Amino acid sequence: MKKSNRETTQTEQHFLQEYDPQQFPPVAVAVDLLVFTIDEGVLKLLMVRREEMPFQGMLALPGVFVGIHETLDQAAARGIREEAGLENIYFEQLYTWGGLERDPRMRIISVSYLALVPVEKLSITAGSRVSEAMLIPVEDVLNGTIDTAFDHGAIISYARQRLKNKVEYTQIAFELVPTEFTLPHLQKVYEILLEKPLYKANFRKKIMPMVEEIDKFTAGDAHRPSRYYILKQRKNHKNK
Amino acid sequence: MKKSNRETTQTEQHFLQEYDPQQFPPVAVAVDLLVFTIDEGVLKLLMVRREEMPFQGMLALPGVFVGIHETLDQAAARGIREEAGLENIYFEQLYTWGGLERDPRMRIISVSYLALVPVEKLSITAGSRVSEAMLIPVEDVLNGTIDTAFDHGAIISYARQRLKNKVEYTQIAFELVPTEFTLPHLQKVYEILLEKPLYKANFRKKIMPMVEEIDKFTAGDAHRPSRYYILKQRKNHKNK
DNA sequence: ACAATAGTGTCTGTGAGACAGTATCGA
DNA sequence: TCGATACTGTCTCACAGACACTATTGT
Repeated sequence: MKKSNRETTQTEQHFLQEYDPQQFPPVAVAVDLLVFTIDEGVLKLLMVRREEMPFQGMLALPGVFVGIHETLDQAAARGIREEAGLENIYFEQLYTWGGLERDPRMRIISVSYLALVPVEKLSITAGSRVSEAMLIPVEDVLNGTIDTAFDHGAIISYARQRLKNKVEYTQIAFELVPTEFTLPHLQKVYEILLEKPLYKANFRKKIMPMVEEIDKFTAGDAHRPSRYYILKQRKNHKNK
Repeated sequence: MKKSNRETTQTEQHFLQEYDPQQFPPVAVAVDLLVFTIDEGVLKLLMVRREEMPFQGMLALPGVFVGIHETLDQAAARGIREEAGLENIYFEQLYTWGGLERDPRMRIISVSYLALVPVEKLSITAGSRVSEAMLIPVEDVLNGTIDTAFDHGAIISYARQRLKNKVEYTQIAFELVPTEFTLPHLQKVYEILLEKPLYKANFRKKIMPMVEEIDKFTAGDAHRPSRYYILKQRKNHKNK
């Protein structure tokens, strides 16, 4: 109970009180963005090609450094805007990576963010301002077909697994379709995320309570039209 | 596709290539530890009383700064060892907090870690080296009975919610009991974490496939003895 | 014998899985 | 009419919820 003196070891050292920049030099903090979408029936990720060393020519996750007067969420939102040209898309903090060898030049701690966007929203800005960003099939990264810079392969693998898990017990898959969607479309999204086929009837029974039907149908296809639905109430699936 | 020049805006700025310490000054990175245990039938948290400004006299989460040659997990393990006197307990990264007003003196980004320890393991070291650490009922923090320093109240609230969620779909509750445990004991842990009573028969049916009975029983109580069990295989519940 | 807690048997309802059937479009 | 996809009905089974019952200890 007695006050610790200067001879105390680190053991008794109180948090924040004795910050010594010599012993604990500051490090750079960045956010890495994992912007997932479903395009052409496969899960894809927004990535950029590095034009400089290290890892020149390889693909990397888009990211920005965290400004001194910027929260982590603000930095993530800025990165999504600047690197992907997107506004108001779903994102949540994923995991923070602090390995020593992440970047060969300096110690960087990076806070990764998982973002989801329906491809319809993404295609509006594709090819415009953000010239370097491109959609890469996640499968190609995971099986090693495409090499990635830094530890981004591990980050992508982690994010893919988390996404798969969260689809099971949250409504996060709805973030990958437009506000108005058909159930066959949504089912396809689930199947891609879960990597397994689902039974139509069972899927509908599960989803129906969450959605509300609207008076809008697909048209022009050589088969029965599909009704559009909207999500009843968007539940919060962060911190789950 | 052409190489960006010095006149590019932040929009085209590539990650890591143009790190400018003026624009993005380094910040201090710390880990905050949320060491939960169940003691006297309630969920408690290991906290320390601050003896200096700011927030003097208030309770805070134990934490340490991240060393320049130390990963985040290593820093967390060190904090658990130095602040709680514990080794080899379960911990996982929880969330990273980067609010601007977290600490009135400087910008600090803190990576919080959720740790679980059976109280039997904690009591061995209680009152010994780590004199400042004490067990605080989480309920008292959440309902405002006890004031906490910094944004630690919000962090604790977040961790409590996450813990409750993860109990539902992982085996994380097993981290709060010793290797050998009785089912009534484990059930009590579940009830405390979930904040609701469970039916004995149903709980046993759910748990039985995960555990293996051993030839050991409680004794000395004025009622039927309770058999001890061990967890069959500890599943990984991180990244869920 | 009795209090107290450990542990079991069983009924019920819910929801997922599986699959067969019907509905509605364009060609 | 036919191919194709949307959509529905229903059987089964696993499992959670609810509750009544039996088992084993110390006093």
